[in-house]
Parts: sequence; C-alpha cells; structure tokens
Amino acid sequence: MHQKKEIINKLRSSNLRPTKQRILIAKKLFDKKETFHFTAETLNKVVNRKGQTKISLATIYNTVEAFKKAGHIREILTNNSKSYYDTNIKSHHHFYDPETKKLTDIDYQEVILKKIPNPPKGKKIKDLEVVISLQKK
Amino acid sequence: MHQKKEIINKLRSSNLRPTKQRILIAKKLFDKKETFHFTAETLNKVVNRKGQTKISLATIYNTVEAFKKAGHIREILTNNSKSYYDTNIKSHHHFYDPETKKLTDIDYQEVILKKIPNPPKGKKIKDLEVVISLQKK
DNA sequence: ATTCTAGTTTATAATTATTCTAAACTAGTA
DNA sequence: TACTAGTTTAGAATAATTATAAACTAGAAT
Repeated sequence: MHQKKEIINKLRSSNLRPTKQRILIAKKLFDKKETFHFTAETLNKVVNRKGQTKISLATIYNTVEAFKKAGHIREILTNNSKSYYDTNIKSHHHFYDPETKKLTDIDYQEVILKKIPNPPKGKKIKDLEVVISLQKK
Repeated sequence: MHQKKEIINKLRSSNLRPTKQRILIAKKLFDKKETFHFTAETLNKVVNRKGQTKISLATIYNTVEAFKKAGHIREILTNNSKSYYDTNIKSHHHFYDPETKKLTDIDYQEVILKKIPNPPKGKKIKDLEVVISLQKK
C-alpha cells in the first residue's frame, strides 16, 4: 500500500526530512487498512516491539507533534489525561467508552447537524467534533 | 441564592459530609449567576484568595472528584492537558478556542442534531457533546 | 455533654504524561 | 568530502494529578 517512496514524499511535502525514525513511525501509522487511534505510549509500544530498532520516546513525541502540525494525524477530544491521536484526518466523530477508554470512529455521514450556532465575532469554525460517551445498557 | 442550608442538603443528598471545606467550595462553585468553567488550578485560586481560610490543593482535587461523581459538576472535553469542569450539568455544548484555551457555553437549543448513530451493542448513550473549535477569521 | 469512629483534610511524596536541554548524529547540499 | 541545519537521544525538568499516612472532625452512640 504505502511504499517507502510514498512515505518519503509525504514527509518531504510537509518539510519533514525523511529520517529513518520518521519513516518507520509513518509506516506503522499509515500502513493500516483501518483508522488507528493511539497515544504516545501505545505508539511507542508498536514502534519498539522487541527486536526492532529502538526509537527514543522523545522522538515519538517529536514526530507525533510534527505529524500533527503537518495535518497527517489529528488530536481527538477526550477527558482522559493522555493525548489521543487519530490517523483518520477527515472530519468525523467518535464514540468514547469511559470504561475501556476506547474510541471508535463514527463516520461523518452518521451525524447530521441541522443547526449550529454562529461563531463569536472575529472567529471562524475550525472544526466541529461530536463525542458520544457510552455506558452499559 | 444558595444559602448554607441548601448547600448542606445538596451535599448530604449525595452522601458527602458537609465539611467546612466542601461548603466553602460549593459556595464558590454554585453561588454564581453564570455557568462556571474551571480547572483544579483556577478553583484553587478562587477558593484561596488572600485572607480566606486555606484549603489544601489535595482537598480541591478530592472535592472536585467527589462533586463530579455526585453529578454536581461535569467534566468537559478538550485536548488540553488539564481537566476542565463545568457547573452547568445540563447537556450542552462548547466553543473551544485553542489560542486562549477558553471555553464558552453553547446553549443546548443552539445545536440541533438531525441524525445520530446507534450505539454499539450492549451500550447506550450516556452523553453527547459537540465541541466547536475556533480559529481567527 | 463526652466518647468514639469512620470519613475527611492535609502536607508531602510519588506518579504520570509531556516537554526541555544540550550533546551526538545524519541527510542532503556545496 | 566536508559542512551545516535539522534531527535524535538520554536524561533532567516540569506540570498535573494521585497516593500516603498522620492529624483532625462530624455526627452517632453512650
């Protein structure tokens, strides 16, 4: 799917030097069929599975921040103490289960808004996110 | 508006012993005309303004947690590293300005949803929150 | 009223997530 | 091949929050 070349282009196009660490992290993030929800901690685990080349935690954080700024990943709203990120950068929504702390994507078309308020003066809407918290039935 | 008696009843009704600390914090939180958005830090400042009896930060955290569990306050979704709380416990929505990190209430009626997805099996919807992030025009 | 006890408060230590620092390293140009 | 700006790294620093355990107190029992 995502060959090394594509990944390198993606990095270059956002002014990120394609280092071996960034390429490896990008592979792990974007070489998935499905949307990937992660925290710095989980990404660190995935990237540094036994035997693989070691990438420092600082680089994990740096890269996540760089990818976020470049718009390759998005930060998700939760009321958890960790930051959650999503490889799905299309505007979409989430179910959040406070029990398991798991997020699930809700496709954009699954939520239709009939009315939204005007933003305050001097501001425009950057993003609109719906979070549906769940509980046991 | 909220006399001491009412506050004491509110505390008792949720099995919280009405201590002098809890009463004072409750006054600061609920004795307002408007909705109050706060973090542990801001609440600590409000409660411990010069001259007032000192309430420890640990108690601020304990009390916020207790009030949240009791349903007297709600935690708000943001992607900020601090936890934000709201004395408005009615279902409602927010504008979030990442620049100033300020939240503004959006009245419930200002957002109308035409379609929302079914929750996953075994789960029901606990809460639905819309967050509209802002940026400079 | 006095005593008792479980619940609460407190200062402080510990923990967790994240950011900073500054030295070592490397991609890519000259 | 050498250079330089960008990047990585280990580890220290910081920020927010939670845990600990000793002292205190509300309110029931005596």
